[in-house]
Amino acid sequence: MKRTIQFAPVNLGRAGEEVALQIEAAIIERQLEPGDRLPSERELQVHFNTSRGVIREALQALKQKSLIEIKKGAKGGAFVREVEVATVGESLALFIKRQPMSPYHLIEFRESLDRTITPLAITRGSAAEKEELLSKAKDLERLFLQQEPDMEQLAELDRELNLKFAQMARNPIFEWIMHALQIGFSSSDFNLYNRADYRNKTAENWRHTAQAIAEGEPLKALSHISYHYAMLLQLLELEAGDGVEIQEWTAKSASE
Amino acid sequence: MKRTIQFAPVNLGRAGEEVALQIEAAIIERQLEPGDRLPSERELQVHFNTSRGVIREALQALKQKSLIEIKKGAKGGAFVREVEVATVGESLALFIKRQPMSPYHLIEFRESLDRTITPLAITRGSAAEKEELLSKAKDLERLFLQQEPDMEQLAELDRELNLKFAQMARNPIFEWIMHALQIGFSSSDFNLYNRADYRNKTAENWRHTAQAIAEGEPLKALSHISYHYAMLLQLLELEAGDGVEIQEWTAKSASE
DNA sequence: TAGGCTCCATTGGTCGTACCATTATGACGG
DNA sequence: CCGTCATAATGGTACGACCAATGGAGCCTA
Repeated sequence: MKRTIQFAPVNLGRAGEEVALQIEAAIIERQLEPGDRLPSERELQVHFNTSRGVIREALQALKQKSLIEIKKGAKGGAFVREVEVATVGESLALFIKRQPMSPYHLIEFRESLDRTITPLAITRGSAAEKEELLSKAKDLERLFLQQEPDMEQLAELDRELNLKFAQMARNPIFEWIMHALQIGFSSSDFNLYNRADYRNKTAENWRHTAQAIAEGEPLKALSHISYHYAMLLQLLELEAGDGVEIQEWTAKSASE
Repeated sequence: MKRTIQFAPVNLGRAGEEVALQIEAAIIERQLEPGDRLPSERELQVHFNTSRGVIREALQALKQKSLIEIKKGAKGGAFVREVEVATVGESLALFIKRQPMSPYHLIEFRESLDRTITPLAITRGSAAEKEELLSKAKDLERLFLQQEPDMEQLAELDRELNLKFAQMARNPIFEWIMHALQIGFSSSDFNLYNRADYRNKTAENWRHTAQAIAEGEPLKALSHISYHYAMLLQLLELEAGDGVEIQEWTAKSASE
């Protein structure tokens, strides 16, 4: 005959999952607050009446979710992490990395995001923030104009600029998406910044956009954004085709 | 011939991370394709010259990221998963669960997303898709009008409707975001569908929107979308305040 | 006393082994 | 031909041991 019916098989598959879920629940329900330290693995092992391996797997899973942070040594252990927008964006990045996504898709989405954020940033961003945005844009331009720009520092500044922009919309979702896109973009392989002409135009355009935002001119800002992404698209077409120079975009450029 | 993948032994700290990274890289670079089976834990243990616990932690991490799937028993093991939009949305859900996010933020983002997708869907969606969208909207309306709507089936239909809508934009990023939002919404607690008046108006509005999309009338569609979210916002205000009925929105409603 | 040094307890990280639970497969027998 | 059972492969769990890093207590020296 078949097996006898098992009542309440508490082994819901894997014990590690169960442990992880319990701790995760405790964190989400604020029974454990950011900064709190969980018991050591050896204590948890006794508490959950299980082996240390199971505890370790559970903790690693939580660490993967950026829910905890693990330190070695005396007074080490698992500490509940602060919620940060920066720590939650990996899944999109992974998605972009695995799915051979066309740069056009990325650019299209990025532009739509920028266009959505712009009016919000103008309406909700403080004067100080607008000033900071403009200041960063000028920094970026200055950095771009150098003979040998530090690509590392440059990417960082570009990242900050975009993130600041998203923050000004006063909606954490935009911030989250923007961060995830940053990762996606940088992990993507088209390093257009290597082209000096693109660099210069981008920096100049950023300044114009920040200026328009500071002045509270949404249409101007949107115009610059359109210009930027149109240029980006054209550049991609060129890379796919021959190596012709950038066309005379300045003629069609948004009025300053 | 059989593909052989060379994994380098690991000497650095965090051996588990290292192993996970190597396998992840192999997956992303398509050296391992969906459906492929990784060597058993005991084999990997030898290949990486490490202990089985380390291998297990690495595999659990990859499983967490939905990169692999693990089966027990003979011919079990770790299998590379298919990339699905559906499997990547957990981080947003977690984000929303931890950060007590205002429904307003969700709604605002959701509306901006809808408004962005609309013209794309009209331009790129096939006639068949538009027909399907309208058909689903009518199904939804029919379901809503029943005395005792099956909330389960209803939520599912609403989900399909939104997802179809996002698909018509022909950009996987929109699809992904939409899916993530679905999770976020459903994990959020405001079950507005319990209000019969809201249900009816929502269903009617969906039909109007789908109709406008099918007719290729972006402005009409956007108008209906505006109406929908304005109503949603008003409902939230009411819930926060007293229990007054919905105002006369129909007067300001978009022309049909 | 101040500054540094050493030792040591704590704790995560790794390793190895043994055993259990589940599952596919093939051998066996009716 | 079909069901049943043994078997091997494989993940899941447990236990025990040791290593490596870390921070602090206590000691030593100038």
